[in-house]
Amino acid sequence: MHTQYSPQNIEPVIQQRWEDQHTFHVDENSSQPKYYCLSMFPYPSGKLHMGHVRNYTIGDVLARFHRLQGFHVMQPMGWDAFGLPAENAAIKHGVPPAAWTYDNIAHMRNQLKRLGLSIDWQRELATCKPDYYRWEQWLFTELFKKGLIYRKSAMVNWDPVDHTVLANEQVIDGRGWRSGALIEKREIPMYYMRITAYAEELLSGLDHLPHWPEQVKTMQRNWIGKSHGCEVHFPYDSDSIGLEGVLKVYTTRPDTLMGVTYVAVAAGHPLATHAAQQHPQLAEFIAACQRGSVAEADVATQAKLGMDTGLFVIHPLNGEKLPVWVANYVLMAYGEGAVMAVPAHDERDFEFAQKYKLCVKPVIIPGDYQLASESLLNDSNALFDGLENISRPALHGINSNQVIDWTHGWQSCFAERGTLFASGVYDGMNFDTAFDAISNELVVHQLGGKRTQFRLRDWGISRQRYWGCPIPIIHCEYCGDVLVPAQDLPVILPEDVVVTGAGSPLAQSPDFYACTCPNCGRDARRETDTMDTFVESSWYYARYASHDCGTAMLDERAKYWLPVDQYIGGIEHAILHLLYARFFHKLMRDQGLLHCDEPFSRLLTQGMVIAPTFHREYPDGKKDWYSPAEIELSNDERGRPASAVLKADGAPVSIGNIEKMSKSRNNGVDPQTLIDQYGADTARLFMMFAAPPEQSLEWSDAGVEGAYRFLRRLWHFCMEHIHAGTVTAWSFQDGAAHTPLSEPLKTLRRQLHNAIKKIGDDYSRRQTFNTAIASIMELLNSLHRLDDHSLLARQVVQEALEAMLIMLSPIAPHLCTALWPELCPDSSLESQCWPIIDETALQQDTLKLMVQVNGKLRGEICMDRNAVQADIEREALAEPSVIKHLSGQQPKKIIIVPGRLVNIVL
RNA sequence: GCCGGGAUGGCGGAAUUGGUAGACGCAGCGGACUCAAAAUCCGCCGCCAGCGAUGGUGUGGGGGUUCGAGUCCCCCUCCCGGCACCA
Repeated sequence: MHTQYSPQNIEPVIQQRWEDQHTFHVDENSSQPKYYCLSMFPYPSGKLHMGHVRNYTIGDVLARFHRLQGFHVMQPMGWDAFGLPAENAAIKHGVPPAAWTYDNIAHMRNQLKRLGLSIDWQRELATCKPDYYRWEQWLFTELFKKGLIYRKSAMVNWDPVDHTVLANEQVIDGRGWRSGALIEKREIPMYYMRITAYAEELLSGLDHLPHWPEQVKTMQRNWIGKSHGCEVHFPYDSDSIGLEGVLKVYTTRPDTLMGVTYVAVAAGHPLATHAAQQHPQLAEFIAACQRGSVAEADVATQAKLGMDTGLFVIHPLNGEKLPVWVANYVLMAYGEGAVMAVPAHDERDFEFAQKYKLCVKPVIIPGDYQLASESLLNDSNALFDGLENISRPALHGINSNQVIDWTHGWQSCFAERGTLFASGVYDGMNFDTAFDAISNELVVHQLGGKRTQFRLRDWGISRQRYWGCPIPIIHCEYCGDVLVPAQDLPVILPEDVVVTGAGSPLAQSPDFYACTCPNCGRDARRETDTMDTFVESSWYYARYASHDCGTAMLDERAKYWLPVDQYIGGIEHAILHLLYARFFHKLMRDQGLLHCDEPFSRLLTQGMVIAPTFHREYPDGKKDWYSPAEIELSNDERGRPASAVLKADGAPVSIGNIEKMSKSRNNGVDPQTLIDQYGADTARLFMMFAAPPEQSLEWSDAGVEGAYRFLRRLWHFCMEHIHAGTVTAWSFQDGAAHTPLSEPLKTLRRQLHNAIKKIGDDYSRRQTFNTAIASIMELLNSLHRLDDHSLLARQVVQEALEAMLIMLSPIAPHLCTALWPELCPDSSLESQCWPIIDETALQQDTLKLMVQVNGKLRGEICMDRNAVQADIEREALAEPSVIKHLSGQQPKKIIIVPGRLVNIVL
């Protein structure tokens, strides 16, 4: 064995042995409890980036730790192989998406293997292969039969120059990323999955996931957005509208109904379309609203604009005529596409009313306020006509002297629940009473009533793209939408196409779309849309269990392995991917394929690895993004990046935000250099040491030397110990007969067994690997300081080194595997289990207590473990620095925190 | 805009249940070894004042609760993620 630590020599040998001996292959026959450890599979973008290294190292650490704990561990890997970047690469470099994807997979698989992950590679899958996606198509047909998939139209980003639908990501400042054309919203037909049918279960299921991060559950709850409110119908004013009917709105604040001063509808609302027929200016405004991207973030941040339709509706309770406005902040996709506006009690409505001089009518007195005087109560019954006239009513704080009214701009308390006034028979009611009374009254008039609403919308899965799973539908002029029969599946995606970026290649390939109707046999047209790639990633975790099953989507093995015991992936997937996967799990369960209700028992959401971005912007709005590797940075005097130039041409580039490493921003850092230079163990150790897994991490390779130095120090210390001759570890389980240990050896053993306890907790409950590593480093520092070469001391060192190698092996498996047989001849690390804690080694006879005076640290005392309160107080008061700070005063109180500190209060 | 997070020395981070702020590591400084350098080993290292003993101050900013706050509460600033067609 080498005296020098040489990862380049040992790592490939050990990896080859794992591969030859199928060390990590698992089946379903084991007496040990199963542990399914899964990391989110990667998109094969071309190269691994640091986010991948972090994700897969965390997964591997947990997998290896659980093997040491006696679990039967399955850790698979695969490829989320469909998606937009393959088409982008095809447009840019002329390579077919399939070839590009398979090349990337081959390269990234090698990179993953070089990291030494304990993966069962026989289960590898790629979602772009027909033997994977055929089952997705099969499930689609089953769900379609059940009515869980249906067709309706949806708004998309339309590029009028390239005649193509763009992803939100491809719309930059309202323009197409390639053409630079102004983007329009356009309505096209799509297939939808009825996720709302499972909204209630997806919500309540979160309460049964105790090992999911609270923040993820909160985000999903808010996303599903269950709310209790009222549907309110505003009858049409037939004089202005010329039609009979009602305008439906949904509100969570029926208590403010008497404060409604106008209603606002989305630009796509039928009433808006109706009004625009007589109103060219309005038609122009609606057209303007149709420009720009469909992304909610864009819609919600644009300036609030609106226009009066000239139409009126009737207030359902007091009969007043209310103007109908078209507003760009009302979303057609949410609720009824129309809102009742209560400017006095809703911030957005208030802002809109201010801008367009609409009435503000306060009807709620917030909890901490009362009306400033009785007389104002009567005056306030009038509608305030525009902002100038809303000086009343004024509110007076109950617990403060603050007087506020609506002329001073928006106050957040206006949106709070409170007591109704200026609301006729409802005056004086609180929120709950008013809610019931008003909704009952609406029911009586058949103009609405209580309703529970979800924010969650059905999932549109059609994509007008090539590189995805074909939707198994045939459109027949006579039979309508016909499912592709099971025996004709899979509908295979042709791999030899030319991608231009203008329109879908499938819609231009008669070889693909020309077919006959399975029902009537006449000529028909195959659906050319493909599925959202989130569909593939919603069920891959289950397919790993039945990876080679050719007769069904899943088999009995899935029931053995599922649910996934530990799922690890980026926090950016907190909502969409994790919600869709939970949804699919329930769909597969209801199809009889699975027994459990949730796919992932425990979830670790890894923080993102972020890095600076560099780009150049062109006059037409297009941007080129450059990799950090192509950039030369110069720093200012404080060491912050000041300017950047492209190495290739020496000309400046703009420094952008620090963002998650991604293909689209081109700011990923390739870990290959790190692995080539220092080895996989150092790369893994450094990644785990840099920060706890859940925290986001700005990439920097400063400190990687330190990780390497530690492994080398450990190697050398072991080698020196081994060369001095073989000893057996000091074992507390041998029973009595031990020579008593010296104080330094006792201290060392106390530190060791405290560390075993702490590191076990760090790996399992806390999942903080940085602190586990720090503890092992501290142990090595202590071993270095130990100046005792007696046999007894060498036995204690042997005990410590064995435990340290086992405890470090999940993080640096190659080094530990290589050293183990040297340290313990005729034995292998693979057959070891987690070290056992010697409780007697943890005992301490004396304890150090910190002494504070008025909460400030003034000294410390050493006390016997069993010291009583009076002894501690006496000892603390006798401390010289305490006497000094008491300066003769009598303490008022002495607080003792057992085993920690004494606080003397003056 | 809405939802969810985050902010601690020059840097990454630690402090697990309200109880010694800065573990562990990086960088830096000083020393040993060396012809020299690298590597290695030993020591110092929040900021201010002081020769020192020591004292003051300090966890993004402002307020509060408490004997005691990085940790709990209220307000604010900046940064990161998500917002349904990036994955």
